[in-house]
Amino acid sequence: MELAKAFDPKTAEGHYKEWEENGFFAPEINEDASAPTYSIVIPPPNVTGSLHMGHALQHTLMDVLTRWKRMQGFRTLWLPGTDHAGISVQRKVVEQLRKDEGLSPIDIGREEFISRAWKWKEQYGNTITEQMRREGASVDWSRERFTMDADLSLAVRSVFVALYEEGNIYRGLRIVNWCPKDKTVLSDLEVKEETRKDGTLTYLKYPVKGTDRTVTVATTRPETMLGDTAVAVNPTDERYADLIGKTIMLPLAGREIPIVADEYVDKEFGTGAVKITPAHDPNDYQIGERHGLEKLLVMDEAGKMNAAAGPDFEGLDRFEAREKVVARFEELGLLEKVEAYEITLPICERCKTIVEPILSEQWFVKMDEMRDIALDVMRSEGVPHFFPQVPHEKVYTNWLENLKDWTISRQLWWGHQIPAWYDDEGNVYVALTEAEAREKAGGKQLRQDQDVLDTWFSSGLWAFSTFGWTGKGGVLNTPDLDSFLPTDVLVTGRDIIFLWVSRMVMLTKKFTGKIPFSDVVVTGTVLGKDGKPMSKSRNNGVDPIAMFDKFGVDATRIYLASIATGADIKWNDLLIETYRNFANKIWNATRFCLLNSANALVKVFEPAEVKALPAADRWILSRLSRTAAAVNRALDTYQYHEAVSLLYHFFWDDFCDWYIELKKDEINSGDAAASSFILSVLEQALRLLHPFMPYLTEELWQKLPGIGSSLHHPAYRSAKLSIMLADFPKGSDTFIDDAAENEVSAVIEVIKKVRNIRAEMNISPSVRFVVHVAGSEKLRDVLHANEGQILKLARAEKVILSDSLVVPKASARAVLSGGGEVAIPLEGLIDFEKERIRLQGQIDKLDTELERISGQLSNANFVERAPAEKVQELRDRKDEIERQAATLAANIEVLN
RNA sequence: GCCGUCUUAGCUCAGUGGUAGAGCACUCGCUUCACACGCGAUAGGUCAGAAGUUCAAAUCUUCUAGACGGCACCA
Repeated sequence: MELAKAFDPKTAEGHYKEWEENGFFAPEINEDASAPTYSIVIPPPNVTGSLHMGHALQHTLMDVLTRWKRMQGFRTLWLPGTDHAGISVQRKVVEQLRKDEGLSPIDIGREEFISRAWKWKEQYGNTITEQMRREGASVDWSRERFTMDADLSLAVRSVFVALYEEGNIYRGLRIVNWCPKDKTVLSDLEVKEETRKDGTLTYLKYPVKGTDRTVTVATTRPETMLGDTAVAVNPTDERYADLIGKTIMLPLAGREIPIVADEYVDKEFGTGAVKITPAHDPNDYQIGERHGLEKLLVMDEAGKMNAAAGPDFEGLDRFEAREKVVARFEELGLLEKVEAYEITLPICERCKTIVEPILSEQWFVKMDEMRDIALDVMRSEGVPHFFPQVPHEKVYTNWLENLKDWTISRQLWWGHQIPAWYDDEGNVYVALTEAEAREKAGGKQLRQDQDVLDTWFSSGLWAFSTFGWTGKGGVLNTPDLDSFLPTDVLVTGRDIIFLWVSRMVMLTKKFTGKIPFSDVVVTGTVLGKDGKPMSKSRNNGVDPIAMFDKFGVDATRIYLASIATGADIKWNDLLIETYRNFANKIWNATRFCLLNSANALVKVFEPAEVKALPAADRWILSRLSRTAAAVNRALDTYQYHEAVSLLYHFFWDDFCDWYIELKKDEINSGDAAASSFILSVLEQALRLLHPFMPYLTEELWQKLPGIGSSLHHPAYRSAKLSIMLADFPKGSDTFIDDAAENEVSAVIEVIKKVRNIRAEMNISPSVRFVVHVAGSEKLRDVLHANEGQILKLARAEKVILSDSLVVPKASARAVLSGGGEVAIPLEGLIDFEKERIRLQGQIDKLDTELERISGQLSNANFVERAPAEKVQELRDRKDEIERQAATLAANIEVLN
């Protein structure tokens, strides 16, 4: 069989369809009933989304783990699905409605709007799941879930009802983060900050009633003065002591408001007097509560001033109102000054609108018990165990310790409508269904709460609702729940540790008694070339699909795994090229192995047979075994980059650069035994590479002669042939062979020394020369056994072995590390001056090292206190350096 | 303000007490019959700076500078 000259990723990527159709991704493919399970639930991507680099990275890491464990014979499940993404979908549908029909959601009504949203989801919501197929994600599509599936919705209502009934969910009037554009409340975590240097601090003078004095207050939001219901000063502030208890005639509003004393006020900041707007500021709200102040709301849900702001301002946008308030104060002579002020504004994470703190009645989850659950799990079980542990564990626990209640209602239509109903008197009935609620209400006419729940509320149940749990009165246990919860690991980004990870821990533990997962792998952020997070506004994004097209899925995947250290990483196309080249290298190495393989077959290595093989064969098998063991160890601790590096260097350096080259003549001569052996090594290497490069390895593996289900893990013996189901090499000690490794190292060293001389002496590769090697009998035996390889790889004419060198003066020389010398007679080719410089350069290098080592060894403290082993190591090294340097010096003498 | 991370070769990054590493880029050489997405050979770092602990520090401690992240505050 002959392969094309270069690897074509497109062809290989066709394997996905076979895998999916053959059911390889489902845990049921595993026939071993007693096999241990391994499960991962995907962080459900937003249905409105399309694949970005962060997904590609995380999916790669999850797929590597899933494929690795599947090959190890675990009953493996990676469960896929998507998240209904309340605000995002709502916005898309609103926009579509406006553009296509010129209608607003109100025009068509809630029911119709939701039906449009479902249609939107059906039509566009599968973008990302299709892209995941391209990625090669081995997820079990038969278990795909959506956060608004019927049973997942039932789970949401069950949890809501249960938490309400035990008092962990309550409804209350609080200052919340309000987005006037989305017209909904946001949780603290959905609000980001933006620092503006062009902010202002406006100083307003408030007349004190019954005097001709004014009190100056400073504010960044002058329009809120229309809702002021007090001015506060510090009780110990002498400047204002006589004003406490007096009142202010509030300009523009014409209301009379009190001057109160409160410890909260910082005497040093601003003027020391603070305007108090309890309905529009969280701190003012607290002060208002303490002093029994009125809470006057002066804005509506769109951020426009309402009737309470007075006829002059009603209907104005908050920013227009701001200008107008300042202008009026100026007209009245009550504007003291406006100064430039650097201000930090709260911003809606999604739409970047400035968030308005506003008094509003919302639903909250009480966090006391939830926090304790999460902290207990961390303290008693160390769960979740973060990778990397530093700094995530500390940040996570710090955050939990300072947790505030979670606002869960959202003023949207798309999502899980809150299962709470009201009667005409405003009594609330919380139940799973309207029928149950009505029953509780004694048959009264009820109206359901119009709000929906925060999307993260349903995502918080993802680890167990996806396995069929629907709650008390429904399904509390399923075979999947038994088998797959707790899941083994969660792979996710740093940005949703609080938003999602913490809530899954709390809710899963509370409702199932189990932890959702033991390990959490936190990936770094893939940054753009400019070192900033990828974003549309910065236009520094890189589309993973474009990378798949340009370099192939396999190259992109293994590249992403190679950078998965947990640290942020700057994107660089050139580095994927490394792995595109690697893929091609693997392709061509396989191509070579197959070229003359007429009678060869892949086989399993028998220790007894291996013992009788030449050193080179035992060496590559030893290297393979070490690599396999190290790859398993690396993956055990999520050291993906380490695993990639091990595989890359094994394949390229050991297998291609040395093993293939050492065996080339034998293989090319059609030696079936040699061919079988190299194919068998290659076959195992492909298996090791499979989790990282699934398509390429499948494509090549299928072409190897002699592969059969015997290579499958026993749990998959009757399945259709696929490398996906092959046994992942463990790397047993049986084939570790130090003697073979030493022998081959000696051969390699000689070849490298000769090549170095050729290159440094500018001798053309076409020139063949005699190579003399002097050394121990053992060394000579080893070199003799590999004479053909040395001739070929060093491009030598002849190798002459002896116990001491007898060569002409006109020779280039080198020393070997284990004792021994190399010399190449170069009559007419050698430039003595150049050779002297070359040798002297080597001596200089040795001298630098010798100096350092001698210094250490002459330090009595070191010799006394360092471990004897270390001291001996250095002494040996010193002897070796001295021997080499002496030999080189003698070589220079010869030239003179 | 509090907590934390990072600073290593031209670039992008590995490396948690014992001889500084990789890929790419650079330099030199090669149509060597798997691969020029290749082969061979070099060159290139006082590991941000300072002090300390230690026989020994890129690695541990403290400080400084710069970059960044989270949280809090923000009249």
